[in-house]
Amino acid sequence: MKIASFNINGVKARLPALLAWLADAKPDVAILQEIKSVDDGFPREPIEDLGYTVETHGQKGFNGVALLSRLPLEDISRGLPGDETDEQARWIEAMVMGDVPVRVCGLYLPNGNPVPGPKFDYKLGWMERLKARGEALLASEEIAVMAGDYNVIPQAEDCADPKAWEGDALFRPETHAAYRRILNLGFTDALRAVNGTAETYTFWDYQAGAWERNNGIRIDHFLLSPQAADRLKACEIDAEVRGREKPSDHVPIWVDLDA
DNA sequence: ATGGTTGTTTAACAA
Repeated sequence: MKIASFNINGVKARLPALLAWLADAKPDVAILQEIKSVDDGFPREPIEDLGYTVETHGQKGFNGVALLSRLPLEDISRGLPGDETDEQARWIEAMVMGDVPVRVCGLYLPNGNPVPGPKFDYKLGWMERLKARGEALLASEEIAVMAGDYNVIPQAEDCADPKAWEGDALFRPETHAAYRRILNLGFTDALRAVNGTAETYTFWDYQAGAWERNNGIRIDHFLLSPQAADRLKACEIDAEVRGREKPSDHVPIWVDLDA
């Protein structure tokens, strides 16, 4: 089962690029972030025409996540548990019914800048709730993945210029500690499991020629439960997508599971 | 070098 994650930075602006990538990469499941659309505004039909079921959790203007699947979905749920007052659309999950059922969770973790301030507090609170959801998933012993735009640069080797990120919400010590607490529950960072510490990024800013200079960061991650990690066959980043016409500032990352 | 770009929505905000 090939599962991909792609922060598309606006589904309306990205639709041609999204359709071209789907037709080319052919993931069984695609998790999208930053659809920046309400559910009713999401262009379902051209995606359904490629054979995908479409489930969205949208919001006006910003945020918004979606699940696209060529396999049946069950037990779909929207919104990260743990705070009834949280209005932001950053989480969608479902059971993907392939030969073996796989729990797929798509997430768009808050950016958190500027630091300090309410946005950083919201980020850290959201990460605590993510940890709680992760604990429950591990207790279920399901084949489970939590994937998406984490807005976390895990370590210095995950960015081209670590000095430039000092103090940023994506690289703060508090952010690193919260991310490690989640990993240390027993999740596997799929990309690092297959390629060690090789330099590899998932985001290049639109500004200052970041792509041309390979001034990137690795912030889109697949975290796997032990049952999913045991079935990991491949994890790759489709970096060349960043060089295409009218690209997102993120590129797709995907895993292939023996499932 | 304290800039620069893009998307959503129309003056900012978010990233």
